[in-house]
Amino acid sequence: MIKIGELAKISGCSVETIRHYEKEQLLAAKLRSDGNFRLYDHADIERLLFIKHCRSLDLSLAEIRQLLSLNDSPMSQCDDVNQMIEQHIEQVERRIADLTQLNKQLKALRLSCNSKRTVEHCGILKQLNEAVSQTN
Amino acid sequence: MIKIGELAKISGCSVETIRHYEKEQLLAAKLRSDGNFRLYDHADIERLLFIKHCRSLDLSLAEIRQLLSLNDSPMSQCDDVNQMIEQHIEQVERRIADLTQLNKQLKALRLSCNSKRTVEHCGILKQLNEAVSQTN
DNA sequence: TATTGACTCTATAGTAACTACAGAGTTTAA
DNA sequence: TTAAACTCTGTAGTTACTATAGAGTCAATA
Repeated sequence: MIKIGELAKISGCSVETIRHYEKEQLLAAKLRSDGNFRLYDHADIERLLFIKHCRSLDLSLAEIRQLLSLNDSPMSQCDDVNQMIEQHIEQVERRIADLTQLNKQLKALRLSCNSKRTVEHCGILKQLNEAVSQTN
Repeated sequence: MIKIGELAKISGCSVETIRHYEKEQLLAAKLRSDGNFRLYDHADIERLLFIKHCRSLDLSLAEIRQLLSLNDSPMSQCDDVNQMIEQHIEQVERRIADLTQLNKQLKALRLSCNSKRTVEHCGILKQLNEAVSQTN
């Protein structure tokens, strides 16, 4: 059994993050030491690494909680997992499209200012202001 | 002079958002009515639309505050604006790259589960667990 | 004129996923 | 034994809002 500091080292999560996951019901220490320190075993390490991997895929804690509970009750349907991933993919793709559009606009903006001038004549600010007038 | 509700309608921002911007020092009503209602003029409308446009470019409120103060003091250097936009572009591009990578992983994950099975044999969960073991 | 409804005010709490304390207790090594 | 390092709980801060509560203001209607 290891204490929270060692789990943090092994997993690469911070101690605070681990405690946060406990509060969020993702990972609970089943045992405490005499001095009330959390004690973890190998299964806990795996569970935390699972969580970390899911987080690296940008899954929310709520989604991960769902995955973990599915994992814990093996009779549930695989479809549920599939559907969740599917939704997540859509969400990510929407975000990519948005950012790509954004990137274009920012680059156009950058072109409109050739430095060495005072803000008075700054093309970027001018453009931002003009966009405003048009919107209005 | 118009009240906050009308400004909200004109700008497409919510009343709460406008009050939030005031709290964040982006947009202050220079006048109040007898009954202590905020009063706005045309310059305020323009300023709010400017803010909104910047937000649509994903600039943070801190960045917008900076832009507005540059706009308010026309002797400052255009370079500052340029540099900020430059940094923002980099940030957006980094985020796009991350998400693209993420998208690949999610799609690979999706392929590993063919539904109609119980979670026990779900390829997605299996993969997530295996990834854990490898990381460890 | 009284009152209803729509509007506005301030202040506070909630969102997501942490991070960063404070103040206390525990363990370990010198 | 005492100091350093670790852990505990609980609370507040981060971002950009959103959503209340409880009170006050204003315009139109009965």
